[in-house]
Amino acid sequence: MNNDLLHSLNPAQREAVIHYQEPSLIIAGAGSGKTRVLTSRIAYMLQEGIPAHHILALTFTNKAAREMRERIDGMISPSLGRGLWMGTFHSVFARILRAESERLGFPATFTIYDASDAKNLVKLAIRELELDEETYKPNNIAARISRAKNNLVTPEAYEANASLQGEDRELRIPRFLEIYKLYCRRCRENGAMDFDDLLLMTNILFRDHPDALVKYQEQFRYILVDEYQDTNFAQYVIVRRLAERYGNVCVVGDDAQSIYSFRGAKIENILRFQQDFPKAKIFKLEQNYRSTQTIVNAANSVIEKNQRQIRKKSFSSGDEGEKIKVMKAYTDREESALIASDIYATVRGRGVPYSEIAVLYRTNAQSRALEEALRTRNMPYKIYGGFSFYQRKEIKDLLAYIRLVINPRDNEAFRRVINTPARGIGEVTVGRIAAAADSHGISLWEAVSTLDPASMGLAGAAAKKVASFASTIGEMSAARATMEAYELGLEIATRSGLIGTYKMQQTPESISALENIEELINSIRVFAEEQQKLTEETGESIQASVSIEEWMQNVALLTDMDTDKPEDQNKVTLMTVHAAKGLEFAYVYIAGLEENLFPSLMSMGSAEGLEEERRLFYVALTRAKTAAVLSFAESRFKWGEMSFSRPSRFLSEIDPRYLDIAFDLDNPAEDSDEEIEAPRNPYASEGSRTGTGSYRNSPNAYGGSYRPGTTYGNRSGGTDSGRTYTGGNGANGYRRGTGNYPGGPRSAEGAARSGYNPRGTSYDSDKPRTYYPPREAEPVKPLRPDGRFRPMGASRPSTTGTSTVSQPGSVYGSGHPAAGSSPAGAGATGASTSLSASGEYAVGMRVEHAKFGAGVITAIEEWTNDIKLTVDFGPVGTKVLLKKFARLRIL
DNA sequence: CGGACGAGGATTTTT
DNA sequence: TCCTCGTCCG
Repeated sequence: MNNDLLHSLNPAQREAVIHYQEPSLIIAGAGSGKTRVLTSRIAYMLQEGIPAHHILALTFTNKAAREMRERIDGMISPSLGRGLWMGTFHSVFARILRAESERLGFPATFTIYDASDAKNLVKLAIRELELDEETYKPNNIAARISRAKNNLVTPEAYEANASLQGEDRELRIPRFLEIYKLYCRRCRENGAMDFDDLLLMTNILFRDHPDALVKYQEQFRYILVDEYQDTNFAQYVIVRRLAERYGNVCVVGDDAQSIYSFRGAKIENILRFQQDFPKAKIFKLEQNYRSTQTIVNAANSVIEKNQRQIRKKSFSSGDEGEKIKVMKAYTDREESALIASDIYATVRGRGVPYSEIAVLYRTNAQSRALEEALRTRNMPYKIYGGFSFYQRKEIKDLLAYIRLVINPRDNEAFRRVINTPARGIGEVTVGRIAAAADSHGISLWEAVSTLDPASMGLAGAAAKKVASFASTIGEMSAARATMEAYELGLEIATRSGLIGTYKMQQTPESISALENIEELINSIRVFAEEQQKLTEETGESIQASVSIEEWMQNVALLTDMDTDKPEDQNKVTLMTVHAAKGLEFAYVYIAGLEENLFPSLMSMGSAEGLEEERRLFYVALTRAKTAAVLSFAESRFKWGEMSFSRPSRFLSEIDPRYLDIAFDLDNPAEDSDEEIEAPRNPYASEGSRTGTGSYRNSPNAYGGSYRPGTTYGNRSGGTDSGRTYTGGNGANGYRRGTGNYPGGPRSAEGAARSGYNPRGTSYDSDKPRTYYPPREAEPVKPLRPDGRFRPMGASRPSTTGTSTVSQPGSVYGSGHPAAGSSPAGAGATGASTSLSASGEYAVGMRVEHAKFGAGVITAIEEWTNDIKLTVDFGPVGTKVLLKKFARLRIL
């Protein structure tokens, strides 16, 4: 048995498995058998007699956790693995927090707020403080709060930190701290934690309750962390603290695949692991078992361009494989058509199952065109991400009811459902309830269930409706004790009126909503059955039934990645590159390889941002086992307008030896199979075309900071950056797609099911979806027609990269080993530009542009890392420019 | 109070 | 283009 385990491993892998008694850093290149090593190591430990309950394995997705568990179960006798703690950071620590909630002043039934709940609460806080939502943009504020929490900066720590507050003043959001405080207070009152709290509160628990820390240190004597390169500061500190006692921590990761800095992940965590654990053994897994040599070498040739990395030589001893095909299209729709045709050819010609094919893209918005193309060809597909099951209105509504029943303090849930479906309880009434609740210091629910209606100023119809609502919720809450989870869920869906309302409507949307509700309720039953089975197997406590609370806890941390439906077996997978991390497919298509899309415009302000995009591309490419196909479109619809772009620099960065390409990347339009040089967008010829590829000749053109006034390659005018071309001739100048598409496989399983499929939608071909006809591009609308200057909120020059959020005043104060050394602002998310930097321009100012000549600024708006200027150049037209690139001269 | 309608904003990536 | 928010009227 033991032998079997180690036998199938290569020497490097074997070493990494057997040294489980020492802190270990496993650098695992893409496809190097990382999961295999991790699971083998755990299985090996179990076989060596380490009790399962002493092992904690942390992953980033539920899916990864589940897969690892399955694999471990396949390696050893299942009884050995009983009691093993394996899950995502969030789910594991949510579980611990439930057990310890009282110490932190939260109910054990605390609600977990997702990103949109959090944003709503932020918005409420801003309104309550009577702040301007233009200045204090809920999204920015929420991002800043999230950042603070990820860096363990509580409101108190924030208050004690002068530099952070100085930053706020610079960002023109001086009252940020008040919002942060109020937000946290509301969370607490509501008995709720957001995603970031799960990590922050865990840290607070360990900081303030040494006995709790010791308890878990004793429990988790062996800690394994997957995807360590994507841990953020809060996660890092948790791991460190827990590992302090026994020092048996094993982290696995690949710095080349660090792609979550926007979420606070610190690539430094992995880069400095050796300093944190000086006794650590380092194992490098460099042999790629997944991909062909061509793919591995191509990926290496790109990632080499990055400065910051742990050097390692990833190699494949597999087949050389075929070259990477690059496809060019004129529009996004044509690109999708090409991909669909190519997939069809692959499936037909090589007998590849759909399930071995994935189409990856940078942004969710790109999925539409692809879906369309696949659907019209009757090709089965599933799509992950984007609009997930749990974000649908009907689901959020029903979940809010359940939340309220479980946790009556949850005011957000209360507000959401009190008048959903409409039952004639309006804003005024809710306002009165809120006022009464406030003055009594109780929750909204307590107010309606205990206070006298008249005392709240309610009378007549309103009072009656409120009373009826209150009694409904009350009854369901009481039913919790006696009713089975599934029954209760159904009861809630019914008595809330949600089912009835949708049933009455009989529209396609309402039918789909009903199906979704049904799906959700069914998932309670499924969950209950699974749990039942689990308890029977493990022989733990025999529970009569599974409570709806347990299900709810589980559901709050689920994403649509987390379930594979059986009917999704043989389908093409559509997902973002981020979502594809850790997966592999025989054939991988990467769509939208265009400048400003991949790499994303948002990332390009800084060298770090660009390097992260490059890692992202590396991740995308290394998902492929047999072959990869890359594509780009010269124009695509963005915000309902046609915009033009040139091929991604990543295409040129691939060593051309590995490419199968039928045209010149520097001049994609001039390729030979084009009979007629179609009339194109007039600007394209000066911007996209002459400028194309010039960055290759000017080493300093990117990677550094862009400063206005600096010579910047010969991309004069920065025409490629963020400008939406006006006018043009829309689609009519373009040769439409090639036209000869295969009819598409008839049967497949496309037509089988109808409607929405939670966690991974799959639409059927007969379901109509929007079709975008080619159309004339319209002139760009000025961003601010009124020309009003918008005060800057958050948006900092990411080139500076000095965020102080992570620095001082962490919950551990300066005494904690990690606090002082916390890496400074690798994150490019959130934060901001100071007004002074942007204040040089004003509406009405006359400016000169190198290419367009003289113009007048008609609008100024902040943009994530920059300032968006709308300039009227008179005869040349109105342009939208990014300040960073525009290099305007003030006249 | 609630539905209908129109204007304006939005898009990186997610546990 | 799509979605959300605000306004207006029944």
